Amino acid sequence: MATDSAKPEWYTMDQIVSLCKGRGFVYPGSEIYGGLANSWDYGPLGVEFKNNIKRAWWRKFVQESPYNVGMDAAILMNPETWVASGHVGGFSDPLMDCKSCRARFRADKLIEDYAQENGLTDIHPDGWSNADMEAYIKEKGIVCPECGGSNFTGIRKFNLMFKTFQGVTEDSASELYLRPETAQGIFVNFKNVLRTTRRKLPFGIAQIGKSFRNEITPGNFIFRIREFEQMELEFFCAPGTDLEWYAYWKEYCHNFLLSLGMKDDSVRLREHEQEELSHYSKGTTDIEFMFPFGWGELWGIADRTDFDLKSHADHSGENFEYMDPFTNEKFIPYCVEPSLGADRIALAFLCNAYDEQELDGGDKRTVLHLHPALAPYKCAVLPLSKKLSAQAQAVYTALSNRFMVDYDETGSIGKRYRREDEIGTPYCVTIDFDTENDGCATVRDRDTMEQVRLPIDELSAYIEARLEF
RNA sequence: GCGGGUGUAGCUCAGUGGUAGAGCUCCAGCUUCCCAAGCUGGCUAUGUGGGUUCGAUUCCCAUCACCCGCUCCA
Repeated sequence: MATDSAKPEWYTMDQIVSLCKGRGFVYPGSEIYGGLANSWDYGPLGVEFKNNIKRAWWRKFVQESPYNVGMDAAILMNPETWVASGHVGGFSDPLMDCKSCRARFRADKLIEDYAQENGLTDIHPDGWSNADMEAYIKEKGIVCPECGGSNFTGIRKFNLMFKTFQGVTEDSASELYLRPETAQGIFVNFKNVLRTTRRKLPFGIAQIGKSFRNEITPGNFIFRIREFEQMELEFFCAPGTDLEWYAYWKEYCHNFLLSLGMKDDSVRLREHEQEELSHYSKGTTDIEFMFPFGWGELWGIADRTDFDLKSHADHSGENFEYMDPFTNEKFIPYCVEPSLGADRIALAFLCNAYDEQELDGGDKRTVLHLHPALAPYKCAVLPLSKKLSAQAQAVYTALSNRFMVDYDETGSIGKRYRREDEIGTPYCVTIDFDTENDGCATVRDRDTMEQVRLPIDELSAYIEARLEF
């Protein structure tokens, strides 16, 4: 994560967190038992909001895409999957502690730093075994950056995968992992989808689902959590066309964010440097968002070449070759992967929408300028007086047939506007004493605070037209 | 996991080795009726588990959670 001095100063993460807790977007997990570190529960507003985000993504990446289809794979997979994907061997950090000052380091980082300082460009400890790394550190006399000592513990690997057991007895024969990414569920089904949908390249498979990673250091609210939801597309194409598609999806993803109201200067595309790339990747771009804590990765778009399908082909013995019907060539497809964290992007949209306004008279107004498509409630029905409850409830019933509607008749009308502003409700429909006579209600806009008077039977069309993105 | 700090109502904060207090919020009633009005009433708290003590929210220990740094990459 890069940091930047230009990070937003008009609000803090604390303000976002307390709004979320206070209004029912996100609660700390298991709170009555003292909580569980880094677990968060989505409340009534949060689940609507997050569902809206997922729906928007699905619409753009599956429904409206001529190329892509969806699927939903199981979280528990045959453990061989994770051997093939490299997660069992490689998806873990080789950590060692300094016995003198008790600081903890990643062994590969220590070696990389050493190599960089000494101009050793051919040293890449990524693929090394623990023994190799330990030997190298000893041989070169690499010392603790904190205290200068060389009294390290052995390397211990923290496997980032959660383990669980299948079957009633906890014997190791039935040991399973919770998936650390959704992508593998797509790769192992590549042939199934290809056959049953009769697709030709290029085409993609999209999926939304939970993944689990035992992060050593989670944090920043729902930015890095151990149980998180991914929205991934694995897009398959012919070798040689991958860079083209890589550029295509990069732009597509970026446009998706902008179309839902993401501010242009809060988002940036960051191309990974050559040495930052994984060994299998030809290119990776991060779409980053300016969070209150600085730039943070939102969306990783990677050209993964044929690495994944090839690994599974090698490991399973399955043939993943595609027969191109136009050229009669056989090849293993290349894959471009735009991978997005649902919780992360939810946080980004909240931060992006957060606003505190000073009104005439010194009043403060907290507003979430959420795109109507993402807002938990599309509108709120507010009778000016409780004497108008019956009429207001009839309007509520009619509108709730179309989309999520809030109803509120307690407190002054001004107070109710503020409550709706704070949760991002884009439209407030006010039923007043004229409604019975003229059949009209006042629609108040969250952002402009302007009001228009509309016939009640035109309300749903008026609001639905504004849900487009 | 390591180092530093914090833990009292939904929120922000008082306070005391002996009955826990305010403001805001919320709820109900009256009133008002298009941007947090007023009046009246009401709900709600010492993170958890031990110990010292006649008695602990206060002192001690442990534990848990949160915040700040080291570690990440969706």
